[in-house]
Amino acid sequence: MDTVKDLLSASLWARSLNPAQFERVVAETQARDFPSGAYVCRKGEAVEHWIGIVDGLVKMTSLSPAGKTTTFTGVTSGGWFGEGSLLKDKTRKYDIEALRPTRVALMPRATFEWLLGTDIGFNRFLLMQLNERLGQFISVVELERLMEPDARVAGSLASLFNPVLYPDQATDIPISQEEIGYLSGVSRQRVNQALQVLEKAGHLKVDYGRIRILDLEGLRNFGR
DNA sequence: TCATTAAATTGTT
DNA sequence: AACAATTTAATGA
Repeated sequence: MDTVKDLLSASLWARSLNPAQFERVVAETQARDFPSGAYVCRKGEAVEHWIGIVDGLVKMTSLSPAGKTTTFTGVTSGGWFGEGSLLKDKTRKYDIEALRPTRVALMPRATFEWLLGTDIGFNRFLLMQLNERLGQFISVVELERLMEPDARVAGSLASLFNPVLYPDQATDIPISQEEIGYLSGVSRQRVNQALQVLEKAGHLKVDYGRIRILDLEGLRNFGR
């Protein structure tokens, strides 16, 4: 995907809009590019946009007062985030950092609230997305408390390819093993071992700085 | 287009 | 955490 229009075309909620509504959203939503390593937004900032990933990969992180960083989840192409802060807190609760060059779409609060107030399809989409996220986080807790490292890595990768949250995601993501470690809460060395196991099992292919998914269901169910 | 070099990533201990 | 090996991207001939 290259443009905001591409992202909207791939987004389920935008398909139920009539042409005039669609054009209004396109006109009011702006694209912005971030280099790898840049912060798309910071914790504590006022939330003025709902944000979609046109192309790229970001992670949600939080920095503790003691200076430790933890990664909650990654968001890939086709995904939208920030509706929680937009609806509730009005300030960003997490840092969002680009893991590689990333183009985002910024939908102003006013546009978001207009859709929320007028379009049933949009509301249905938000319900579905919130529900899917809840399932994702429940899965994270389960993986973290019950599963051994191979399964945690498998589960974390599978969540990056969630077809409901990230409809445009290809079978292929450029991501280093170090970042997979942050996402799954496992050391880089252990990620390396896990990836070799998963590759032998035929669930994925390991390339330099890149993971290709061969069997998403296999990954999702690994270790269960 | 090819060779060189620096930087990033990987595999292993 | 440290190390060597490998791959990529950038640079310039």
